[in-house]
Amino acid sequence: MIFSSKAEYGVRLMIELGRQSPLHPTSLKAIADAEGLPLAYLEQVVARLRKAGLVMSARGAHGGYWLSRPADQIAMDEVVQALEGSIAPMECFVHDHTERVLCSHEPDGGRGCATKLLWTRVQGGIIRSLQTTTLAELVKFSDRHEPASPAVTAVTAVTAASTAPEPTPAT
Amino acid sequence: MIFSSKAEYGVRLMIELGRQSPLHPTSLKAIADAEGLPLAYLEQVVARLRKAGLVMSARGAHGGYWLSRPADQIAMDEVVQALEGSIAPMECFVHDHTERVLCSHEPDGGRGCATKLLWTRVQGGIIRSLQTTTLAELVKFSDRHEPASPAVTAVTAVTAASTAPEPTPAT
DNA sequence: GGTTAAACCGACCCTCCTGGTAGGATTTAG
DNA sequence: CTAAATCCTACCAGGAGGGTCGGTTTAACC
Repeated sequence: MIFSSKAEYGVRLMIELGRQSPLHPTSLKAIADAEGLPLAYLEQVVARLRKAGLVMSARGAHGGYWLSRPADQIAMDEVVQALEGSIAPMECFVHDHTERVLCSHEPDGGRGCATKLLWTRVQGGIIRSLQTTTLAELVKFSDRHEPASPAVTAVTAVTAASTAPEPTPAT
Repeated sequence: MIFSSKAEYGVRLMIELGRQSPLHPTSLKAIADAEGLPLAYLEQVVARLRKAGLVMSARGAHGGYWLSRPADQIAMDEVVQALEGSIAPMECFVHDHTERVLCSHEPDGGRGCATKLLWTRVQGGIIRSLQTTTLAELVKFSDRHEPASPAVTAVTAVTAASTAPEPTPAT
């Protein structure tokens, strides 16, 4: 498989956040329930998104997560990269400095192996397709196909934007 | 990682066959030695290529393998597909009929999940980049950069990846 | 202030796949 | 007949993927 379940879960999580109002945080529990995903595992996933600056969080009661930017300004290559660590078609692509066994005949000389040409093109194809897809597109798509989403509405409505942690919707 | 070492080894094997005259078979041993790969493992790899009809073989002494078609008529998506089994960005793409846990919320209803839209695009990007690369290209590329090949200057070696029609985004 | 809901953190575990080996059986040129 | 090769099946070790658990901190509400 090309991408791990972290990518799947993380993208779903981002979509779910994109469906919510950015004015109040959404708890992981709500997302886990809505998507049928294990909460404890989602914590790990969302941690990557947070470290990448894609989501922000508020701790404590009525805390949760929200997108740090409007969904139409989030390209999916950023998201997937954050979740997967790197978008590398082959082992030797991960770090330029740590050439591994697979590229055994590469470091010994300046020439690049022919396979690298191939993997470079593939990587380009992947990244381009991710770059040209925004989170907003996916959110819109999921809206069109969602029969109904009663999922997350209950928990959050209380304090609304009173002390909401400033999602900074500038622009 | 996106592709396994089977893909790397198999592509190298195909390139090596492409460099040889198709008139006489090339033994796996020769390829294993040339590329520094374990022979026993290459057997498994080449078996996939043979079953896919990409290479043909002759048993017995002086046996070996050769391309079943000219290298310029072999697109790399066929090769990679044969080696990897399928080019699927996510679990649920492998077989349409065996939807797995990851797509838990998909089978229940006609709607497709939004992530599937994303993975479909990614898959398209990958396959397109593979389809537009022929084995002959890689053979030619490896010829230009092979120090062992006579009468070719090594001057252009490093930047030659720029001959790829695909831009190579930084990671 | 206490309770409760949440993020946060790190260690742990288990299964499956990958990469690779071992040992043979079969074919065929010389 | 023998050597060189393909072919085939089983096996194995390690690591990563997917997931759990327990606990600590933070903050809102009563």
